[in-house]
Amino acid sequence: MADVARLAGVSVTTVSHVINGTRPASQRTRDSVLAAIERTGYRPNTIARALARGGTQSLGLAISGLSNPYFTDVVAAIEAAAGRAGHTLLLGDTREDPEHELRIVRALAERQVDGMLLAPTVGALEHALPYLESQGVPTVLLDRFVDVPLDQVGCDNEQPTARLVEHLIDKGHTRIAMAIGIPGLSTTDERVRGYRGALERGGLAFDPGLVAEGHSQRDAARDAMHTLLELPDPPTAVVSGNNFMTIGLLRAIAERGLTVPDDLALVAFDDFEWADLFAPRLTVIRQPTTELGSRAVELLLSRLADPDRPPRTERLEAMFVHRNSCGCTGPSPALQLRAQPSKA
Amino acid sequence: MADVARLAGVSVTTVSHVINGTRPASQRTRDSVLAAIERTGYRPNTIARALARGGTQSLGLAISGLSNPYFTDVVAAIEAAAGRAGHTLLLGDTREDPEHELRIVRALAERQVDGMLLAPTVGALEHALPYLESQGVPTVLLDRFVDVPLDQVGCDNEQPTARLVEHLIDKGHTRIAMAIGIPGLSTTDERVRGYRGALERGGLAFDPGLVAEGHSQRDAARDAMHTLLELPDPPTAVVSGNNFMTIGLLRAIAERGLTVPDDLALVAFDDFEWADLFAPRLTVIRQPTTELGSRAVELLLSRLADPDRPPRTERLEAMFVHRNSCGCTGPSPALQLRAQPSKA
DNA sequence: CTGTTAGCGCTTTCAG
DNA sequence: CTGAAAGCGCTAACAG
Repeated sequence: MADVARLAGVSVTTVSHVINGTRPASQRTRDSVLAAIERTGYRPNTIARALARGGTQSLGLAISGLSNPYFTDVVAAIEAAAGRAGHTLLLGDTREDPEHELRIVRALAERQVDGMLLAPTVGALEHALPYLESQGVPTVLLDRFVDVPLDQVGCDNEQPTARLVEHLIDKGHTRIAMAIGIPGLSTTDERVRGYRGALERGGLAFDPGLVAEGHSQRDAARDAMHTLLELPDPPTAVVSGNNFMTIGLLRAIAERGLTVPDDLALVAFDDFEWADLFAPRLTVIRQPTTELGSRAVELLLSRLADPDRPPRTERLEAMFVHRNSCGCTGPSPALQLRAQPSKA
Repeated sequence: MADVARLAGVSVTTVSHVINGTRPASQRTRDSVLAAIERTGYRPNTIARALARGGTQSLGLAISGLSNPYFTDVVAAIEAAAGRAGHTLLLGDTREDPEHELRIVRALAERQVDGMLLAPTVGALEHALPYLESQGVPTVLLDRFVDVPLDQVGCDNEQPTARLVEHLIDKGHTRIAMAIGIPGLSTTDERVRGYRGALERGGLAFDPGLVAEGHSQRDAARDAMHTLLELPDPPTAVVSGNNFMTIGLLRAIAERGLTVPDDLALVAFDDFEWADLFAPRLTVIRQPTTELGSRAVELLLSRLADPDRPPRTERLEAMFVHRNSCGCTGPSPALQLRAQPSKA
């Protein structure tokens, strides 16, 4: 920058100002500065600027399972929204482990992110959250809700899950199992509540023996499903608590030579981009991933703009996507697909 | 930090040194500094440290299609490898557009990343690459190869694609179509070369009419497949150039009421985590995504350690995964799945 | 074993 | 309309 100033025959102050357009300068000086920048190949040092200004124009994102297609979409949306607002993303994976989450969150905070987007783990209340609070880092929670006065955005879980279960009840099922996620996560708890509520309203008793502890993971769900299928009176239908577990359940079912939906109906939380190419096509709840990501960023930006506004909690609506794994013979793939023409 | 020093009754120098363990200090001072840090809730300012040290301990990653499951795995691997080495990731999406790629790369460079990981777009040679070169940013290229003296790591494309095609030829197919990706990308070109080579060796003429320009995209592939299927003499087999296009091809096929592999055989580049749950189970080439990501990071770290070592180009091997969409009746899902027991 | 001090590259008062 | 100079929070000679 000193080079530029020298070459343009002005002070660094002026260079700074023309770069940032932060105060008027004569046409001539502006031109010569710009020219000098060009000639020197000058690249502004964001790090130094951040130090001087006390703001980095970057946001931290701490999330679990970067390879979860659900979160992938969310991350993409966040990256886009952040980019639009001139912010960069710093990324960390919590590994769904409170200790590691704290490490990640701390690393991001020490890199002076202006704000933090966090999909809190079960232990966040004891680790990451107190840290963020003590450090005064503007934070918005994502996907999972926690009982703290912070901005939060996630999807509705209870009602959509109930909807899934009700559909199975309507079709005459009475032994309906559920693969549940990590206990303690609001998403898990709410989905379980939706499941139990629907059973109750349908006049069916809740049977703990029909709950498969899938821990949101593929292989755990698969193992649990095997156990369920070995029951003397196995379930005739199963609802999956998330996409990973859906894979596990399908595996277990296939491994026993059973077929969905003939031998067992299956409905699931989380859509796949190719859920309609599976055999059978999956009936699922689709979460508004893109909206979730962009709303989270909007919330964070608005908090940065106004640190004192009261925290907001937003609940996004999920969508029931009716296909065939529930046992219904829906529209043929061809018809359904034609109904949503390509963008190209 | 001044606070800490005051509270501990030492100089900031000492504080700095005990934090970084960069020079010996007496047990007593060390303890009191640590205690002071604890009491003040002091959080080191990485930004300031970076400015003083001239290094940020962060790496830039510019890649296209963050939501592409293939890249997702790569990103996850990179994040892990970078984290292990104490680096954070700054993330940007090139959108497969050279202009945007330059913007992203510039943003990352201005944030003083220590090095850059880049999956170059077709226009990188005219935009991003010259910029990186002029700014002297240590860079490793990822996934796609470009003819420049930089570290590069990607997969073998030609031979695996040929393998796919040969398999179809072995099964008696003579009208074999291919959905190809973005022209100009080394991955696309190499896969096309593999396709043509295999045809030739199999005594089949290359027919440009059987090439579907899928541009690596789902919907373009779908449209192109429809066109192909309307041919008077349509293909009896198709090879997909990447995962997105596979989805598009399958859609088009389903939309015409055709079945894989009975009406049409399909083999594809890129595996899916649930490719064996599709109907039919997909015969694919699986790329070593995790290895790709970690090798890329290793290359970059080694370049940072030794800026003058000659550039290296590494080619990773891909794997032929034989399932049923090619028309073979492989092992039953149950058998195959049991053969690879869960980690749990 | 510890402290003083001069920067890192930029922004931003405060004075012209 | 423009400059001088004081920091932002930390590191690393250099000196003791």
